[in-house]
Amino acid sequence: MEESHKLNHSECQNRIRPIKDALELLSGKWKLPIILCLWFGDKRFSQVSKDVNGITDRMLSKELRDLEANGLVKRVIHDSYPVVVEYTITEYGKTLKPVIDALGTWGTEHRNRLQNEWKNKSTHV
Amino acid sequence: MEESHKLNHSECQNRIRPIKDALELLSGKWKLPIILCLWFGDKRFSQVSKDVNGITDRMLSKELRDLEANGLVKRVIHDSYPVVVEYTITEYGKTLKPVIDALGTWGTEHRNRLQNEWKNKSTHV
DNA sequence: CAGGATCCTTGAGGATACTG
DNA sequence: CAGTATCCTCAAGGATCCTG
Repeated sequence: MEESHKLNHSECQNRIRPIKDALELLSGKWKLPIILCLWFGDKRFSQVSKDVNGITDRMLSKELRDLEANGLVKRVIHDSYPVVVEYTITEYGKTLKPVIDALGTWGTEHRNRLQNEWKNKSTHV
Repeated sequence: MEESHKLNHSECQNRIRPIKDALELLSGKWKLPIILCLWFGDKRFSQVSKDVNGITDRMLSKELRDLEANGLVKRVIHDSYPVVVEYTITEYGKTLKPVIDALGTWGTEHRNRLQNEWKNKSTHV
């Protein structure tokens, strides 16, 4: 019994560690939405700002720098005139696809579930 | 061009919304680690506290209540003597499997990537 | 053992204004 | 347009003590 507890415990640790690692990088309201938004094509600051609804310039600026520092997003300066700055998702950023897909699917189902809940509630009243 | 931007914009919104929904529920340092830890079997408060490393009693208590309120985790009171309280993951909680798997896999690869980075760095010195 | 109560710190995030 | 600077708020989270 002691043994099985210990095994369970270390197995837990091993599985939880990578989750914590990922969370450390991706947690917060904006990182994943920003990345997902860039999935639909390279975008300029103002366009990302529109597409990721509700984010402030300050947060967007900060999060983009963060994501760039972690190699998930790249800042590209086109030396045209006028100068155009675009953000693009990196190959490494694209490895997040399974995460985003899974989260998106679950989020959709969760939303449906909530809607059914208050639908039933109002029916039962 | 205007049209394609608009299409892209609304498509973005549609994909981002569920992600935000999911994040609202799951974000923070502890929710997913706790859920994952319960995957390995029903556990008592103190055991979760040990398995999810670094969490304080206060946070664990709060997060468990949160998760229970959202139907992801269930609190089970065995009326034995002495009374035993156990936490168990619900069927709904189990629907998070793809999310946890994806995040775990990515986290593992991310950690490997970081290790290779400083390995190369020290080699090149 | 299983937490609740209380107090405190810190950082995420928001609002507004400003600049090259 | 693409941000930075400043100031502010609030909630996440931590530390400590206490109880049935």
